[in-house]
Amino acid sequence: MRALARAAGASLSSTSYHFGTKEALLEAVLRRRAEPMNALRLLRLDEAERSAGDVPASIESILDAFVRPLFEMRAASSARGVRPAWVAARLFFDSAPVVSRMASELFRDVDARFLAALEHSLPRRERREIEIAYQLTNGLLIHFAAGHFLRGEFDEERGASDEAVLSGLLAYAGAGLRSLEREEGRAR
Amino acid sequence: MRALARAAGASLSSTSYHFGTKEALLEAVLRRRAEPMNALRLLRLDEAERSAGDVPASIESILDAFVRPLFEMRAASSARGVRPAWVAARLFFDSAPVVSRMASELFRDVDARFLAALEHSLPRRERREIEIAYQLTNGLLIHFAAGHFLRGEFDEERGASDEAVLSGLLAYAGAGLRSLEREEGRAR
DNA sequence: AAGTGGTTCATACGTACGTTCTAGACGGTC
DNA sequence: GACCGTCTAGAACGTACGTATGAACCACTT
Repeated sequence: MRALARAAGASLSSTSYHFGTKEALLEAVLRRRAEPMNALRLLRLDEAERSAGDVPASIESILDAFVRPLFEMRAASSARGVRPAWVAARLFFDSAPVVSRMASELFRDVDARFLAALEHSLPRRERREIEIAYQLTNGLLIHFAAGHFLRGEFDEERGASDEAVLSGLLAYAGAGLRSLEREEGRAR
Repeated sequence: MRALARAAGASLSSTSYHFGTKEALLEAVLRRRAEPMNALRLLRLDEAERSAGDVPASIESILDAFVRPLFEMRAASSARGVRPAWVAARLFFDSAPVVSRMASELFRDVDARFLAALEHSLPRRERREIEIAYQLTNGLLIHFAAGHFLRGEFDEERGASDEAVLSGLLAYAGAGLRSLEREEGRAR
């Protein structure tokens, strides 16, 4: 809290005044980033489904709606020298009940909407399998958000790297999700 | 440190005596889990390459050698009520330099060996693309190790769930890696 | 029996942290 | 010009943490 106050050019007590507790400040920070991103995701998913017409949206378009907003917001804030996604990724792995409660609340709508879209596009598969694949895609995204690519090696050429990683991630996750529609039975 | 000492039935000072600092204890814990797992991974990769004969090992067999040891060790320690992989996953997202230094040291050999194997099996692709796909696979595994499946919903039926997640993960990552050999150019 | 090296323990120390308290500064309204 | 809600600043409090210290203990040798 002292470091945050100092970085904000304010005094330590101001944090208590404006946010109350450290936990509330954390929630405000996460909310400020997660809510616009998730709103953008839902918007893009709506567009994808609308432009698909009567047939279900393609896996690729659903995936794009899910993934691209994070990259865009990351690029925007990264230009200002901030990396909020890192904090989010870090917190995803926190065991504190308050964090998991916040995560499940912040992402409830997105989870539900995208799971429904995937279920619609993959009518052959069971709900459970789709949930697993969805969570795996989330894992890819979190891993990227944490900047965890070859243990910091990419850090200096981040601008170019983000593009390569985005296309790599889209290809990887697209194939991963598409694997659900190709096989008949459960994977070996 | 106090909580660890209490859980171990020892006194606080014993931790200092045996490990020195907290950091050294952390390193010992991680090393104890990571080194056997990585040794097993390398062994399995050797077997896969040996049984493949003259042609490169298949993507699936490389992936299996990479993924399955974590599941096996996780299942073994999970039966005793321990979840060391959770700690590892948590630490992967820590920014402390000591943690990233340890991670890069503990996984250097495995990274090098598996990247070489993938490069051998995917001669068409550039090194960079393979590195990205490898890191994405790592992300999937870390995400799983953290037990992050639908935000705790799977926790009660872990035994059955691990099987489903393992097969889902193998299918997903297998397709993701295989996508590198199907396309000619870079992904859209 | 005394000594010795290795090990355990209770306690203390210094520091860092989140929060609280109290006084004061600023800007608008009567 | 006094009044008041909003906001900020500095200092203090209580607690938790990692580590250091010194005394006790135990098995074993001589």
